[in-house]
Amino acid sequence: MSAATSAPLVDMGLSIEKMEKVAFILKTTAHPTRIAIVQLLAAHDSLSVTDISERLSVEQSLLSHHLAGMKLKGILSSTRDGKNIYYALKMREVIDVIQCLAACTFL
Amino acid sequence: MSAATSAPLVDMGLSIEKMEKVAFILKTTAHPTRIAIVQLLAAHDSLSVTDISERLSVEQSLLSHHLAGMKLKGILSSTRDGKNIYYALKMREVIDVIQCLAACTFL
DNA sequence: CCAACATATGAAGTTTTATTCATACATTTG
DNA sequence: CAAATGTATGAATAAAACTTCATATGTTGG
Repeated sequence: MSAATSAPLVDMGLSIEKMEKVAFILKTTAHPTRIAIVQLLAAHDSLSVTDISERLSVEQSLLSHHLAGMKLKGILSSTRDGKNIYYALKMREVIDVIQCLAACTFL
Repeated sequence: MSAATSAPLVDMGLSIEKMEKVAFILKTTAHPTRIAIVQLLAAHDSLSVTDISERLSVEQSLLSHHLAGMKLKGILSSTRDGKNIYYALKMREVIDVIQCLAACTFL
């Protein structure tokens, strides 16, 4: 969380602060499992941890860590309903980000 | 480079392979300095290492490492002209990716 | 209340990335 | 060709991120 955190580099559209925020979100998304989570929640409104875990065949604890991180960074939200906790996509912009790159034919 | 690299998780638009590629590009972009580089090259066609180094006030060697990585991953291209090496944005899609997130008012 | 289920958390270990520093390589100029 | 300039590279370290595992917490049904 510190780097070019002190230089001019102005003159572009984005401020240093904004670049750091963008980098932060990108980093939070930059992982196959997390991209899969976004894809899943882009199509489902909300899913329980078990749902996601089964669909992606990712172990519960690991998934929880991913979900917690994404929630912490504002990408997801969660609500409990009985024993289950349902996660939903809060920052829907990340869908576009992924779509944008996914559309690259050369990938 | 290995994770959910072996599960079903199909049914979404993106294949596992594609998700990994997208994650790969996102990871390569997810850094304030590299975002600044993209911004700069989005507005300039091509710039020498010294140009970039001065504008972003990032030390030469460190910058070189960033540039090399981005080039390796196909985001940038470079050509030598005399003493200088000019870098340019090859994968222009990353501009949109950044713009997309940068547009988020809540960031 | 207890057992069972769903999810979270935290520590430890491992792997990746970032940064620095010293130095090497390439090109031009005098 | 030597010196100067511009850039790359590699080793070493530091810092993050990822994964696993053991265990804790919350919730419901009996």
